[in-house]
Amino acid sequence: MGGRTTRQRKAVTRALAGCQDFMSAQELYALLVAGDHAIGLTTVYRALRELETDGGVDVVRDETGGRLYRLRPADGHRHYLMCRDCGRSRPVDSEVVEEWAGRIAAATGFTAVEHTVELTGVCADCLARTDGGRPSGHEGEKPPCRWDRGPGLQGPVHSCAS
Amino acid sequence: MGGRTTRQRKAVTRALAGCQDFMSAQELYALLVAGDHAIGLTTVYRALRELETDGGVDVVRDETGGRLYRLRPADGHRHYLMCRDCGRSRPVDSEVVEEWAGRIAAATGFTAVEHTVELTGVCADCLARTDGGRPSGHEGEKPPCRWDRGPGLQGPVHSCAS
DNA sequence: ATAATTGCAAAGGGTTTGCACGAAG
DNA sequence: CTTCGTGCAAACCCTTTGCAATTAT
Repeated sequence: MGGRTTRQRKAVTRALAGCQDFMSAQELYALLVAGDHAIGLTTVYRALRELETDGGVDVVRDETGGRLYRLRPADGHRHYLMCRDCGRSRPVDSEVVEEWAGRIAAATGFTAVEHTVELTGVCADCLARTDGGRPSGHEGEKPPCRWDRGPGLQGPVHSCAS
Repeated sequence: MGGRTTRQRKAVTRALAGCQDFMSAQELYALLVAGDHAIGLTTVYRALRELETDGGVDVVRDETGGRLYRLRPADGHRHYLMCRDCGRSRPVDSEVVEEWAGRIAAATGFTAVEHTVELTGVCADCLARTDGGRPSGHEGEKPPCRWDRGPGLQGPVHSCAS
């Protein structure tokens, strides 16, 4: 289950630990490489899949279906509310939903019931940044602050690759 | 918004109407072609995306991230519990979750909050069919009754393509 | 020593796009 | 007529796999 402790796997976990947001395999790869960590894209994919299997990460899918990973808190899996503009995510209290899922399972006779619950929206900051909602007329131009960190990695993300 | 009423679009909607389960674009395409409806795969993709935009279908993603479509009931969107073995799905009562999502939105200052809620499990039939769970030792062989309909389309699905 | 891990390059596979033809309004 | 829709083939792009070299234990 555990597997060997390699430089690469440590780097992936460390990168994840430094990010408070969900990251794709490609993003993590870019981050690592930019941070002078020699690693192959394939290895990143494999490390993440392993982490997923071992329950080390929470996973959501982007609009395209691609997987986004975030280190799972020590106290178990969480659900998140993610900003569609900037990509920042925060865990939300989801007891109600967990219970609901349990009730459904019991009521339907289904076993091994698993649930996927994802919330997305526009955070206050992004709403403000885009002129309060709809005016100005340049809808499609919302600069995704998630990528505002830049292709080169400034801001909070810096700590990911370090 | 509506678009033109073409033979192909009618066929796609009709195929969906005949299916009680979630179907992928490829599946619908296969169904239509097998049912003697001349149509291009591309067209199926486009028709489904349009339906999705117009809110005509509910969408979930399969394990690979691919989209699965199901005609949305007239009274609004629903959430579903789907069997991981046979693929059959049933709408579940999700008021609790809708309310929860609303509360989260209010509490966090996020706007335009959208939610994705999917439940999967193993239905009673499939559980029985696979020897009650784990014995017998041939784990990986669960015959997906979803595909039991066969590559050639027997059973309830027949009505899809008709 | 020995089996797991890495990483490149190539394969894979579902979805989208370019573009000329055809059909709807 | 004029615009929108269609469908083929090619392009995309993320992800996985084959396989020889490398590394942890």
